[in-house]
Amino acid sequence: MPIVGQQVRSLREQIVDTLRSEVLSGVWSNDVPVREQALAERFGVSRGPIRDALLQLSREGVLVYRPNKGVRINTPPVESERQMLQTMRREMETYCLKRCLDQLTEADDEQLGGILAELTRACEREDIRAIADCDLALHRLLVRRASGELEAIWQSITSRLLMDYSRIDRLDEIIAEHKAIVSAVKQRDFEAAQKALQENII
Amino acid sequence: MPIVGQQVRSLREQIVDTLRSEVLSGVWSNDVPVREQALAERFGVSRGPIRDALLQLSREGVLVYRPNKGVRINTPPVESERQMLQTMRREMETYCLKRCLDQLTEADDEQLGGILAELTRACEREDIRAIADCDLALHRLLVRRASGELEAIWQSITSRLLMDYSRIDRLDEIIAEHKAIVSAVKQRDFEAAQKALQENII
DNA sequence: AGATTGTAAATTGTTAACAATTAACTTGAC
DNA sequence: GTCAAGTTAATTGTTAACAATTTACAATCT
Repeated sequence: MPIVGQQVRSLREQIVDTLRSEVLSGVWSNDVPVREQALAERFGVSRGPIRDALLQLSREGVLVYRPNKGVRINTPPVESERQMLQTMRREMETYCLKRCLDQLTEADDEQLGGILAELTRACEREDIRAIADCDLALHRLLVRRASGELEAIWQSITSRLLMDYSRIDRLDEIIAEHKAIVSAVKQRDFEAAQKALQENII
Repeated sequence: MPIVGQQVRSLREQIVDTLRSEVLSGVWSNDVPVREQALAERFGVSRGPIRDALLQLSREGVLVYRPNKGVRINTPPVESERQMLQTMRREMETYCLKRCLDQLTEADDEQLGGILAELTRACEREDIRAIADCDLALHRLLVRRASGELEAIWQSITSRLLMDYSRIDRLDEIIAEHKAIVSAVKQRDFEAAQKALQENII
């Protein structure tokens, strides 16, 4: 799955990406506790990198860490908190869009198109996991191109918002909205792209 | 320094707090590389917890992590990015203020007063490090009381904003602004407290 | 039976040694 | 003298063993 062009990712980052994707797409049960040893065996590494990954996902709001008791899956934010986070996400993505739009390359356009195609296929086969991955990858690309610095904050906000990904049933809307974003971005039309972004982040 | 009432903090968190405080108050030089072994000896622990702390501070934007090359002190955000982060910080703290104001206890009021007193003393002796610590502690208290979930995001935003703490020369303004915040909060006056917060976050 | 204490197993936290990678230095050719 | 390749040292990445803590379970007492 060629989501986003990427240099060498460390072991920890690979594990983080995999686990985040699984939690956000609802693969994990809330009741079953997360055990470091089990994950270590699954990924074929020792507990060290696993621990790093779990700590990072805890800072990110996907998991909750309690000293000497390991981690569990976090609960979604309350409604008022959710709205505030949405406002922040819109603010941040609007800024990133404005900042990256002129300096996007044709390679970036191609990548956006690729993600969009992948998203479409994922919707057709109703693959929740792939849909969420593509959705995130598309927005993440714009954030990265604007500022690698902001990616961590963006991810923390977005992960929390996705802790209940209830829109997943409106598959046609998801495709249409992202088509609108990619189309406007490819035309370097800031106003249209911003409008499309705002309508997507709800 | 009784900054904020706190349960047991893990080794990693203690190290993170210490290192963050030092970097943000300008104690460290940008040129000198950060070595895990040296820090481990200083804190009297092994490299494990040090590594955890450095990774967290990298996610937070205080340090920059490069695989196999360790970490270095981050550079301040560019001006436009800074403004956007300020907007997000205002949005978040306003929300937290609204959410926590009714449920603050007398103990919280006392703690706010204590931090304010400590801040005043720190300004009198022009102790940059203590000033930054108290400044953060005061805002952090309001964030925590609203939602422990948001603290990590708030810290990431605020740490980046403080990477160039250039206001540190306006000591009298710092005291006055925080007095206004604490005063309004103690009176449970949301409008006044919000106004004071907005004027402090510049 | 229900509560309580003691014991064993399981789990996380920390450490130190080892592997892999990078940086610094030396040597040699031109 | 300068550049290059090779070698050594320093540093980070990973692992496995050990320590500390928590949980689960059984035995005991009321």
